[in-house]
Amino acid sequence: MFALVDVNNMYVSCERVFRPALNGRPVVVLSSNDGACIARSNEAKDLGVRMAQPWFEVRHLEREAGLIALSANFELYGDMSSRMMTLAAEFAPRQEIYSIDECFLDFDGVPGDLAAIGRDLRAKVLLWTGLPTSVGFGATKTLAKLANHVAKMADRKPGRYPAQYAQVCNFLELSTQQLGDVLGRTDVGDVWGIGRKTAPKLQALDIRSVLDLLQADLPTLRRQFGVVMEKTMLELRGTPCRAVDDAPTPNQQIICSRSFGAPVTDLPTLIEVVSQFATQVARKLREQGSAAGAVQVFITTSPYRRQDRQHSPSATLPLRPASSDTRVLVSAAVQALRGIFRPGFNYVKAGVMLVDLQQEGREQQELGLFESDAVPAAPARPHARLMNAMDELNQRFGRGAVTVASAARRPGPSTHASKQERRSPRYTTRLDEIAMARA
DNA sequence: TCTGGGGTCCTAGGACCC
DNA sequence: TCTGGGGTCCTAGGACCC
Repeated sequence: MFALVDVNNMYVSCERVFRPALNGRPVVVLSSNDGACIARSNEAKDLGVRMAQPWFEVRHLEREAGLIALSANFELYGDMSSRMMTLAAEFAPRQEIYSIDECFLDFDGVPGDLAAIGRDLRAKVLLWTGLPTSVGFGATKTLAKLANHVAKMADRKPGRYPAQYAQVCNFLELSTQQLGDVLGRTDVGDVWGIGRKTAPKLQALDIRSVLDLLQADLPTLRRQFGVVMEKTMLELRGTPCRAVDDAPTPNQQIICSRSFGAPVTDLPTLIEVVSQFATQVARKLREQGSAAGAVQVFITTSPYRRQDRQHSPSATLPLRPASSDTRVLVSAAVQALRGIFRPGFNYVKAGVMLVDLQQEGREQQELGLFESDAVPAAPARPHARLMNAMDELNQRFGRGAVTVASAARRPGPSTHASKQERRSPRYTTRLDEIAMARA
């Protein structure tokens, strides 16, 4: 028995908690560079705004339809997320936080009316955080996901599904006939794991609804689409292939990448940007207690600027031994950048990736033939103390309070910084931006 | 003029080994 | 002139997720 709890239109809903005037209005949240729409209210979806659609394509709706756009405020969303997750966790023995706005709950062995529990959960999260959620129940994670989708669509598009499925939908209490009816009305592309490439291929095979997929020949599809499809089909038939994972493992890679506010052509600016990105990933790396075995850097021109010559190089630099020292990571990243940079190109984006991650302190050591790895290595770690101090200072005085010199902002106006012209205050995490109640 | 960012898993193919 | 077969490991690329 699995549940999927999902915040409706998460980023927009977070903004609405603190600005109720946004309720009922078409609202989108824009990506870091105010470049594309990464969240849409139902009203914005009804206006035809697509996921990841460039802002310039829809900005005319500002005047024509009262569309409101906000810059993403991830600090706010992250904090709201952890409040919601904490509340949801109280309702089941096991929780897997799947993304910033979704968690799976494992209700195995929990007695009682699941749909009623789902409604309680939904009510509590709404009351305590102000965030509206949808809850789906099913015999597998894939079915719970699908039930959640039905709960959301039944709420949003009356008439498409029976009204009693809205907000909380429990597939486990449906008859075979009712479930068949629901799955027959649901597009195969709405299934978790079937994306934009696979859906059209399935349709070409005359598999259009989830019901069609359920009844299709498993070995044939397994041969054509691989093991992922096989698991999806088994899960749709009620055989669990994916468990709720409540002990998340550390990330295997850590990325920081961003497009610039304006094209960059010179090396010094790129060095500054890449140093800043490397500083960010280094901090995240230490947060999860890892060390990186390699640093990867990429810069890229814009494929949309057809008149520009294109250049999208990348380079990977191994680190021996693995490191979590900001200074080591920044200097490796800059060295990699110097190797790939070529003058005369309009670069619009850069990124730094840490890969080959290992647990800090367990770095692979090169041992001589007769050396023993049982020797109590535990080497003194002066760099660890320095990094610790740096992290604490930045925690207390704000990000960037202490940093390596190459990551410091150079004097003068910054042209490459991301645009963020419409960001709301970080109501819950910054004292000087806290929400005010008017007298 | 303006086009997101951060992840995971699987597969195919090459290098290498015996 | 004739030139194996089975296995592992690594990497790049693709598909997917939110």
